Amino acid sequence: MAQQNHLYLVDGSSYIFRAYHRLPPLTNPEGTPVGAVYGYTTMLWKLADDLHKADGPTHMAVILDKSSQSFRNELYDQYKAHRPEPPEDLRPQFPLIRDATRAFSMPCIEEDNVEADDIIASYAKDALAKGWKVTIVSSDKDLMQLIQPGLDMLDTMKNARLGPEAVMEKFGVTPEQLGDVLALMGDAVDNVPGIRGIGPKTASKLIVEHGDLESVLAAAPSMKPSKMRDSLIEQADMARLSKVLVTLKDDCPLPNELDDFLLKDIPPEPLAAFLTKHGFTSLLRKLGASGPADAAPAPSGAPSDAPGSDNAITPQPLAMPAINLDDYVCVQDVDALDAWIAKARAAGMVAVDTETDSLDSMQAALVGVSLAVAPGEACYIPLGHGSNDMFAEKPQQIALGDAIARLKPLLEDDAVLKIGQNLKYDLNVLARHGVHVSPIDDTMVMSFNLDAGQEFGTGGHGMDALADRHLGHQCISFKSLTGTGKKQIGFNEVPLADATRYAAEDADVTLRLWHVLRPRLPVEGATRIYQNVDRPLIPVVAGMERHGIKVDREQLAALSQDFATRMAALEGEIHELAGQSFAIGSPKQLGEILFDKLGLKGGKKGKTGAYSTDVTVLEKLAGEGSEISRKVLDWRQLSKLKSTYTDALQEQINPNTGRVHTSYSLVGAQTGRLSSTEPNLQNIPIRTEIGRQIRHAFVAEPGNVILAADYSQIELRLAAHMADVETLRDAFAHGEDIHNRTAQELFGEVNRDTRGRAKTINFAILYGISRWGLAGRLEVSADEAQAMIDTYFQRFPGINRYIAETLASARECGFTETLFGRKTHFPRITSKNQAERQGSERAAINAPIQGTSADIIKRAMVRMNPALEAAGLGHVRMLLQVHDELVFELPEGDVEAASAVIRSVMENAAEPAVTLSVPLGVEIGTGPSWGAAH
DNA sequence: GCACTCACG
DNA sequence: GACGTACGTGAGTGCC
Repeated sequence: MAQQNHLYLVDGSSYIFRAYHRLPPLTNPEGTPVGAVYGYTTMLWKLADDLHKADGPTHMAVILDKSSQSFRNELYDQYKAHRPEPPEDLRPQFPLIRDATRAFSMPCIEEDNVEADDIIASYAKDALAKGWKVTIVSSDKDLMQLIQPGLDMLDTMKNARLGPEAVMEKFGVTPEQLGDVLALMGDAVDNVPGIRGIGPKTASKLIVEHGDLESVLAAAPSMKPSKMRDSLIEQADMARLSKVLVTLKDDCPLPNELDDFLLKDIPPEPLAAFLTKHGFTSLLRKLGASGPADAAPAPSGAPSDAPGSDNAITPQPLAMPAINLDDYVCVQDVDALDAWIAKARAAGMVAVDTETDSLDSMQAALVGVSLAVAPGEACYIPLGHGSNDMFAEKPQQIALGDAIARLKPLLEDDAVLKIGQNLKYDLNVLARHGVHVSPIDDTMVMSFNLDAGQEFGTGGHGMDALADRHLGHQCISFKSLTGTGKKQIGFNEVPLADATRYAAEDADVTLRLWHVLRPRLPVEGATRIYQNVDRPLIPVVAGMERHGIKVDREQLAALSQDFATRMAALEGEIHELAGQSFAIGSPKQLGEILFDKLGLKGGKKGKTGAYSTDVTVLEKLAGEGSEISRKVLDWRQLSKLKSTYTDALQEQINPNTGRVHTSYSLVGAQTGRLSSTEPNLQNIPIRTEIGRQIRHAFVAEPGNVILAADYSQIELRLAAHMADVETLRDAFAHGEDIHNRTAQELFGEVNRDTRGRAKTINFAILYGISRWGLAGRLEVSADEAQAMIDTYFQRFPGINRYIAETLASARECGFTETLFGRKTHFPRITSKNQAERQGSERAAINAPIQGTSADIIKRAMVRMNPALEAAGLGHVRMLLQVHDELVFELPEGDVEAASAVIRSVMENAAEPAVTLSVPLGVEIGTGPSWGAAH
């Protein structure tokens, strides 16, 4: 039986614009920009992949816009009149789209005086009349009018098929009614007028209510008096004109027969030549392995960029059996264990999870290991179970050493992928038993690379949330086994039957999550950041955590003592001034003392109605001569330093290693930064002299020194590059003080005051400026702040454009991207709530800059140990990361050699994926302590 | 568990 | 006309 013909019509012109905004500015070996061409090429590849598949294309053609002139211009001379010129680095890519299409040996259709949309509509009509199926590859809303039985749309970027329900979801109407909605709302980009004051929501409401455009216009006079009613009456003809403009013309003369579009196997030679010419090496390799028409799905992402490499394994779509806890096996002898290890080797992949008696991977004792070799096929290997009652009988289990000896070759086998959820934890536990797990995949990090910023019902990238979100499965809760509070028991005390169900479920769920998340990476453009940055970072960060940093306990204790004495003295003086005793640490009591009892001026704030007593308020009062406010400020500083640092850090010293081991979260900060907990070593004081003493307690071992390497002004440099601000780029290229230069540009003179203001404004720009916010910081009026912002935009014109483009793209796509392809989602950027929306806008302006900076230092971290080893400096240890700073410990004699390597790795960390137009500066200092190294 | 405050980049 | 104002974090304290 002959297969039904299925015609794919690719809307090439609209795709290239979207690809341009989503992909990094790649250039080919000749220096021509090809980022959008690359995106276009991967899209064609993906489409060609579906040839021979059920419901895949049998016929395919690419339709391009040849000219912007059409019958619509004769009807309405303003049509598409205000289209901005395409960006400079996009224009040379248009002709390359044709080359790319020809490289795939596919037809490329373009006609004078006809728009691509009309050609698409005409071919679609022709094909449907012949009983073919049609898929339009586009996400253009005008084309959605064509959706009907037998015709759907495909959004390759979101990998979504769009049918009538997509129109209903977006516009609330059927595809047949969509033209009427578009006619009412108009289109700013194409300059279709519509009716002023009517947007998508109102337009769709009117059409749903009245059925079609003419009925709406006819009903207008009888509507209740309003601005909208008047507009409908006055501008009825504009709406009718708009209807004609948005209606697709489906009877254009067609240059080809449908049969010309038959899709054959793609000859490799022209394609190879094209890929070579433009340096698309990763696709070229895929082509070498197998042609696109019969290959496995090709991962998208940039041309090859060390470090990192693809997995050998690509998951196939999998029908997964339902989760059944009774299927899990408890492995209690070595023969059974060997059988599971053999299964894992045969599968080439295994999900691994360790069970321990503590959340602290540096102190946790291994209690058991679970493995999953296929969805539904999982086991638990108890290793440390047994009641704390030493006389009670312990369950039968394999001796820990025997199990480790058997598992180690599997866990270190290059040919078997180990999959984990937050694998960094397990890496640390197993490393303490001499096992160095590799290669790895981590479902938590995958989820973060795909969905950072996305708001789901249950937040986060933890396993329970992911299982619920992607598998619709509720995991057994840890607490239901161990209880909570005083009665909580260790996992080693949980009965084996329960422990098996819980632990094996974790491994099973992890493996299932991998089957859901792993295929999304290439489709959603997350492969680059995952494979080149975040995945290789996992073992690096694990190593830093295990190594820890030495802290001088006596020094901290002495500081605590000193702080306590000074606080006691201040406390007495404060109570004296207040005329009574009270808890200085209670903002509520302090506010009442200051404002009610002593009658100082200041306002209520916050929803609780309590007085604000934060540092800005107290500084102001102190400036006005309030002695008690000054003393409270001093007391607060000491209190903070003592409780958060000098006391708490002593308790964090690991009794076995004598060092402090922080835990970094790779998924903690939406922008891609790391975060640090237990203890947080990313907020150790430095800004005040008294706080800086705490840094002096972070010391090197005898004979060693601490080396601190900081990126200098990295975010401003990245802003200068990303917004393409020539003045700022020049200043960085010439090593100028950037705040001085800004002060010169803004105020015409450089002194302490103008430099300070310039610095504030520079940061304000990075954070998404508002005149109110800047006014507050600079203590000027909003109008004056606005004037400074205007001057800034005028002197640094690229900034304005960067902000506008970033926001436009964030609104359209729902996310922002860093130079290295890291996405952060901003679902609230279209919120109706102004404060919420504006908050998202500021965050969206900041995220690409902060995130790119995070990408760069992460790339440096991944390369650091291999580079040091290659230089014979394998004993240099990277200990800490503080966003733009790396801290090392090394023998005194190696400082010079190590500094050169560290500087080079950090300064060149963006290459070769991205070439920055500003140099990255790195400042290095050394000393016996972290404090001394600055 | 939340609000407030404050340490860092 | 009111809203609520710089981005990203984690931890300790008071209080309900």
